[in-house]
Amino acid sequence: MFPKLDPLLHSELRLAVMSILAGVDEADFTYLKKQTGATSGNLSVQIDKLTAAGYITVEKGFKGKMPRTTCRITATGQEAFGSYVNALKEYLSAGN
Amino acid sequence: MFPKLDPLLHSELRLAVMSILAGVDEADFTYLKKQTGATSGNLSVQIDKLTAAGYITVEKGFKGKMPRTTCRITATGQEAFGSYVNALKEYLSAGN
DNA sequence: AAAATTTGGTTTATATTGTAAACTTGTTTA
DNA sequence: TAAACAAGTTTACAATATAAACCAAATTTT
Repeated sequence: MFPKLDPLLHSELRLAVMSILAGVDEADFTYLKKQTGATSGNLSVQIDKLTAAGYITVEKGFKGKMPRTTCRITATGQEAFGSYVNALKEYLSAGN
Repeated sequence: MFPKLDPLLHSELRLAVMSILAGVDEADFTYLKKQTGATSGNLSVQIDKLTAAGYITVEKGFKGKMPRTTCRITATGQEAFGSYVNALKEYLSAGN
């Protein structure tokens, strides 16, 4: 009745990051930071976890002379996000 | 852009419990346990937290000679659940 | 041209949470 | 009456989330 929720996605910040990345081609660290309102540290850690899971990829480069970290969602990530959304719906549709 | 998710509800088991209670008049411990598949210990702890938050009420009585714990959602709980659902939608509607 | 500030992060430490395992109290069954 | 079961609770531990401290390079200020 209640499907298991992917613990990697069932986290406020990681979910927000995935939600953003699911809708755009790519997004860099500072953009994600602004949109989510997260601290750098927290964001850094959560990006690592999503990367380790293969849900996103991270590319480090430079924009002019400043470092720049660009994130993209992977096909695996898109799929996991989709499944998570579907699973959640089971929880939210109480009594209807 | 991304609203804060009520941490009390953003928990797999507590969300399942609230989801059940939102749809019925009342439910007892063993019913909740069966429906969620949770262990007794975990369920007991999470029910305490929901109770402490005023999201549900617990009534202890007997069914014949066996103890019986009945749970109900409160108005506060209904409202919190509704807000949580709305907040989550902001996260899930990525890119659309 | 030093010194201070900002940018773009990472690492580390701590507080909070979730969960399982062990325990309790009483009941039914063999 | 001893063993097994029901309905929980308590406790202890492992995993998580988050903030705080830190770092290096670039930029701005004095």
